[in-house]
Amino acid sequence: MSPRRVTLAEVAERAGVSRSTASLVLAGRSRELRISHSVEQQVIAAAKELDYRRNAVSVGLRTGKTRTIGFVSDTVATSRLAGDMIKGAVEAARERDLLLFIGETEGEEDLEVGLLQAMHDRQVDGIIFASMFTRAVETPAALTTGPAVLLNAVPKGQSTLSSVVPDEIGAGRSAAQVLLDAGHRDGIHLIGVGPRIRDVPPEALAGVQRLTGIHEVFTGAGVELAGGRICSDWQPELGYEATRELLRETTPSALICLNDRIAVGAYQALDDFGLKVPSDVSVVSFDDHPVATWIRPKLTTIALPHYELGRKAVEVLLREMDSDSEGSAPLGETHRLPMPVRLRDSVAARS
Amino acid sequence: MSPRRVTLAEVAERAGVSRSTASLVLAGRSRELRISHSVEQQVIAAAKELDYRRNAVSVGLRTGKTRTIGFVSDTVATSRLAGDMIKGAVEAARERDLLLFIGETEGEEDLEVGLLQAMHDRQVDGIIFASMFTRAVETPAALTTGPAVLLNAVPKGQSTLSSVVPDEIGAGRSAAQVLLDAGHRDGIHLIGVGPRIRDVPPEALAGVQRLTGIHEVFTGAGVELAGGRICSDWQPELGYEATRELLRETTPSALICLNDRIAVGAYQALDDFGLKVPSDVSVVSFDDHPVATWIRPKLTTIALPHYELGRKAVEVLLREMDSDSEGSAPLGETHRLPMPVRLRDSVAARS
DNA sequence: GCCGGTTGCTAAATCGTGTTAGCAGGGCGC
DNA sequence: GCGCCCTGCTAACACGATTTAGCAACCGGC
Repeated sequence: MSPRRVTLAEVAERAGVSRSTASLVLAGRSRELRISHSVEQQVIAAAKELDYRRNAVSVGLRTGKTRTIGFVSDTVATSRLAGDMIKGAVEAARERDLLLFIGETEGEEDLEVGLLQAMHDRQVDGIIFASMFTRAVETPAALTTGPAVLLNAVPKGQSTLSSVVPDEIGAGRSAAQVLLDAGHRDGIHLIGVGPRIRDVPPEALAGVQRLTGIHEVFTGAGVELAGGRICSDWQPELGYEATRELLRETTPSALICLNDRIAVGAYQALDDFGLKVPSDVSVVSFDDHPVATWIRPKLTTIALPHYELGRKAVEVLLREMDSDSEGSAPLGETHRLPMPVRLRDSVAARS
Repeated sequence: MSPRRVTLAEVAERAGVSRSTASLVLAGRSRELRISHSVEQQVIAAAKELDYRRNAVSVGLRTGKTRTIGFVSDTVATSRLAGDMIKGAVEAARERDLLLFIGETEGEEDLEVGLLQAMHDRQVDGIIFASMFTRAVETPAALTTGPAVLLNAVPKGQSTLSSVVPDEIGAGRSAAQVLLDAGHRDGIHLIGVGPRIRDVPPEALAGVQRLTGIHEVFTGAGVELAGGRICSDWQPELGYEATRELLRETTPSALICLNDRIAVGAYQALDDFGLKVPSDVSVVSFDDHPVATWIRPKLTTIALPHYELGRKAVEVLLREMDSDSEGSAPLGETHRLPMPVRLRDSVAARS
């Protein structure tokens, strides 16, 4: 059924030259190898007439370069997150004529191993190993055999892998600063993590880092957090419960929710108690999930730059690939991307 | 840096046989070609000791089969939709030892052409051409040269391509039936599309089909729709506006929102008018977006089976690939997947 | 007339595998 | 002793490109 592809041999024949010559011309090495102008034009014309395209599989076998990279993540479906990260990676890849393989491990070790093998079997030029929430990961052995980059994850223990992560500490600083700028100094409560750093499970890297940034800024301003409530899972339901418990005891001046889903629950709890956002209580949050603009008032939040993370990962991977092909060692740098503030309507000035 | 992969030649040498023999054994053709048991065991042992894995690129070149499929969509990031569809496809592919290339066209023709070329250059075994919202698409010429399946889209004009789509008409029927079962017969309004089929822009295939199903059931039950309001875009804001306009004129008994985002807006408008869901007004919707369980009361909605759509697309594509390799014509069937009802708390019984 | 250098191209090997035709050797029948 | 069949394996080509070494022809100088 498929009308067999045109091969280099056919182009060469039509142009009346050898395959070698045709290959050289099409690789742009005519000058270098002193191919005459007329022959060059004939080859180019023949290729155009036959609508010739290189067979990438063959080139891959011969050169070892497939212009293909693997994108492995623990899951591709949780939240919108994945979509934008993949989108960023896919677009950055396409601009460089690379194609992306994608796969997911669901956090299972054997799937991970199998997937990385399947990709190496197909001779990918490099691998992006992504996590859907920021965390420290055990680096799979299969990643050390070629260029690789960690995305939204940092290596557990020492490692020569480069990684790309959002600047969560900076995000914490921004959130605190937003409240400070609006004049809030008292009655500021956290929803999602305890008020002290040791009240956060350390696996939730984003949590401790955001909290670190928050503390940093408040301490610098002489402001003390009024309290904080842990949520075992950062879902609306848990945010709702945690906020209700808080409101039964006191009426806060401002809430810092550890993500937008928690904030959705917090809005509902505030509504239950007849409190208005932002006139009674201000709310800041993290992530910039689409829902942040759907709720009323629109939520001020510190955005996870998913799209940029995806793009950056392929850029860093390309640098690793270059350094690999030059025989030099992996770069092993950590790239932190800023998390931009989305100022909306959930924070009011306090006199 | 990469410790060069073990090749078949090395396995053969270690086992003391020719490459041909090693190849045959590892392909499981020992019986067929009368390879002695002892030789067979030696080869297998050698392969295991060296941790040999076939080079998929080489196999691809030799056999023309790369165990790779392309997933091309107009966009991979809009809504959670894409994530689940891709997840379904990725998992179904992995179970069959296939890897997925992904790419997005952003609806631009030249990107689409380039992407399909890039995939064909890499000798993909087949292509899934996905749309992120159900619609009729012009079939790209590049899809007719090999096995391909349309996902969430139907071919414009006649075509031999198979397609996989959600059963939107059935979804419309389900939504109507949910209200009928709860005793609603009067004051039922639509938010998102006009009450009559001709009040829907035909590009919005989901809209006309959902409405078709709704009409079918209501007509069969002798029930007439009280009205409907078009939303130019199915977003919360537009749903909010449309619902407010409606509420200024009348108080409905039930709302059928054309998707969950519109329903979010409708909830807000109802709240503005002091109307309670579901005691004052019942609400049914479509899609089962995550937000449906975040709002209060939880939304009864007819779910888009994204994950299953992705899986099904791979299954159908595999059948097309089989029929292609047998030299028979493409199957050209349309597969409609049921959209399940998620009964939650937004519909109350009317006496 | 010989040597050396340039110009312009090609033959042939290579990447790692799949596959087909065929070879060597042994056993058997007559 | 010859022919034939079977068993068990291998040689050799193919897939579609890249790349290196080298060949033929011409030119110029002495």
